[in-house]
This record gives sequence, structure tokens and C-alpha cells, in this order.
Amino acid sequence: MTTAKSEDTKRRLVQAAIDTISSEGIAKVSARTIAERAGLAQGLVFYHFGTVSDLIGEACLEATRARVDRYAARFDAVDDLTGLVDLADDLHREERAAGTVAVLGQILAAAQADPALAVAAGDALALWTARVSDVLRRVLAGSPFGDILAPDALAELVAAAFVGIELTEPTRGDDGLDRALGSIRRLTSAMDDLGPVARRAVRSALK
Amino acid sequence: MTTAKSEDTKRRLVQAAIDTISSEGIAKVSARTIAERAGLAQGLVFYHFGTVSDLIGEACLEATRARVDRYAARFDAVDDLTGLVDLADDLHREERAAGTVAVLGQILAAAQADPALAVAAGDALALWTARVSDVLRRVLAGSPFGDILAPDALAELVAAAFVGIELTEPTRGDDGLDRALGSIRRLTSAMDDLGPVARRAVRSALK
DNA sequence: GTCTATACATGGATAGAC
DNA sequence: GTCTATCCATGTATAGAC
Repeated sequence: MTTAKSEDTKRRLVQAAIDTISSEGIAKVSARTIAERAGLAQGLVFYHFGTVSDLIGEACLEATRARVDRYAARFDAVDDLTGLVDLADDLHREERAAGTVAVLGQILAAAQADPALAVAAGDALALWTARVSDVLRRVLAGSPFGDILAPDALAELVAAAFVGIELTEPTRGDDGLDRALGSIRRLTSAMDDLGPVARRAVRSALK
Repeated sequence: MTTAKSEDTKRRLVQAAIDTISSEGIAKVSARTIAERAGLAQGLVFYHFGTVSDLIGEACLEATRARVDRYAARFDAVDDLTGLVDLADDLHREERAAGTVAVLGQILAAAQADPALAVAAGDALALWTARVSDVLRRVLAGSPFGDILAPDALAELVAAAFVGIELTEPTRGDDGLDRALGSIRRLTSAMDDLGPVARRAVRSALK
């Protein structure tokens, strides 16, 4: 049976797993380090989740779901390319601070040799990709570029890029990404501001 | 002293380290697994490199240097944006097969909790970034977008994105990235093919 | 200088206590 | 059903043999 007590123990382990990966890195994660952080006995990991990988998988999905939900309204509010770049900027800033995307990167690395983790990490990444795909489809439909850009394929690329960005964050100067996004924003704002004549010209040039 | 015998042992360990990360993943890497693959005793890792991290760091730099050199001529030959996208396509295909960028991703993840690895991984990533930065600077200078795009900042973003792409490769359908690059290629080929009048129009629109 | 045998720490998993 | 005490594999590191 899954009693209230059992549920509480599981929740504490999931939270401790996320915290441990986030602050110590996936390499330091073990049933022992997680249980210690949760203030519980090490064997409980195996009783409640079977393996450490299964616990990490659940933790990964849960943490990602919470973060994706956090941005739901902002994704929906985006209505042009510049708005999307601004959201990317905010998202990077907040995810860098929270470390959740970096955690996903760590788990994707560990998933290389761990099929159970690979499934969970793939599902978690798909949560991000779905949101990005939605907003790209909507924004591109209102632009002259809608006919030549595949929103779902680009969304996969963007989601993967974000993982890489958060994973390499410690190696980058603070303003590196700010400047890159600034460059892209100058492009998109020009695209968004095209008049009707220019839009037709762009559309025919892209044929 | 560093004798020929010692050098050979070190080389075998470095090679075995790369092979082990590539085929088993960073999580399965240890002095034991590396030495076993090299056909050497486990203690030699510590005699020659001090720690496992230092061996992995050297292996990471060495492997990355070899891969970056492999593309040197092709980077130099790129002379427009579409050529750059084509190179990205080739590079992804070859790195996916060789797994070297995925290895770098794994090491970046492990570097989270390992300062020695963080230095080596940062240096290795910088080797890629420098090449991308060079080619971007050259190609953008010949385009109407040169004034508003920062090549070095964009290069950091592109290098990070590549790491993310290779790390998430197992979670993606085979054609996902192909379609995304196809989308981008349709954009860049339109950019490359602008006539003199259109170029002036774009340049002034971007002001 | 080079390498091996050994010490000791940490990890995953489970038999059995409550 | 829930949890703890314990087992054995695997890990890092080094003292000392060659």
C-alpha cells in the first residue's frame, strides 16, 4: 500500500535527489548522499524506488515539470520573434539561478550508459521541446518566414542548445550569452518591424 | 625522468580513457575500467597522472585538439553563411559517429563538481569556439549583417549548442536536426543570394 | 624510475527485524 | 508495509617491491 507516510518519504527523497544533483553534481549522487540529505536511511531509496536511477528519473521529470509550468503563461504571451528572444533571456537567467536545466544536462550525460535514465531524461526534454514548438509555430505563422521554417525541428534544436548553454555556463564569461542574444535580438526586431511591402519582398525572396 | 616506456604507458592510458568515456559513459569511468581497457595495472593511473580527473582532463584536451584539427581546412574554406550551415551539417554527422563532442558534454557535466576537470573542459570547448569565431567573423564581414552581430559571442553560443545537440542526440529522432538545419539553410541561402540593391535595403533596415 | 600488492572508503543491494 | 543492519563489489590511493 501507498500510505501517507510512504508518500512523504518518497517526496523527501525526490526533493533530496534534485538538491544533491544541483549542488554536488551527478557524479556525487548516490543512495547514501541522497538519503543523508533527506535525513533518512540509505536502504529506503531501494525500498521505495528499486534503484537509484529510477529515483533520479522521477526527480528529473518532477523538477522539469515544475519549471516548465512556471513559464507557461509567459510562453503563451509571446507574439513575435523579439518577444521569444526576450523570453529566452529571462529563461536563461532564471534557469541559471535555479540550475534545473543544468541538472537535466547532467542527467542526459549519465543517461549515456543508463537506459532507465535515458527514458526519463528524454521525457523531461520533451516537456521543454513541446512548449518551444508551440510558441515557434504560432510566432512563425505570423511572420514571412513561416513557410520555410519547421517549428518542431527548430524547437528540438533550441531545447538541445539550451541544455548545452546551461552545461557550459561555468566556462563562459558572464556577458557572453547576453551579447549573443543581443545580436539575435537586433535581427529579430528588424524582422518584426518589416512593413507590408518589405514583408512581401522577403516572402518572394524566400520562395 | 620521462622515458619512452613511460610515454608509451601514458599514451595508452589517455587513449583508453577516451575510449571508455565514449563507449561506456563518464559514469562508468574509473582508474580500474580505464586501466583494464589499456591492459595495464590500475595503480599506473595514479603514478602517471596523480588522479583520475587529471587523466580525463588530458584525454579530453588531446581528443578535442585532434578533432578540431581534422576540420581546420574546411573551416578555412567556408566563405558564406550557407557554407557554414553545410559545414555544421558535416560536423554534426562526423562528430555524432566519432562521439567526441558527446564525450566533451559528459566531461562538462562531471566538471560541475570537479575543478580540475572544469579547467580542461573549458580549454577544450575554447578550441572549438575559437575556430567558430574565426569563420563567423570572416563570413559576417562579407554580409549585410556584419555590423549588428557579435561573432565571438555567437561562437560561444554555437559551440555550447553543439554540445547540447550531441548530448541529446540519443533522445532525438534521426531526422530532427537535418530538418532544423534545412530550415536554417533556406534562410541563409536567401541571405547569401541578395543582390546589391537588396543588400543596401537590408543594411539600412538593420540600422 | 616504474610498477604491483595492498589498505581502506564508498557504493548498490537485500535479508531479515519491527 | 516500512525500515535497518549487513554483505559484497567497486572505487581511490599509496607503501613498498623491483
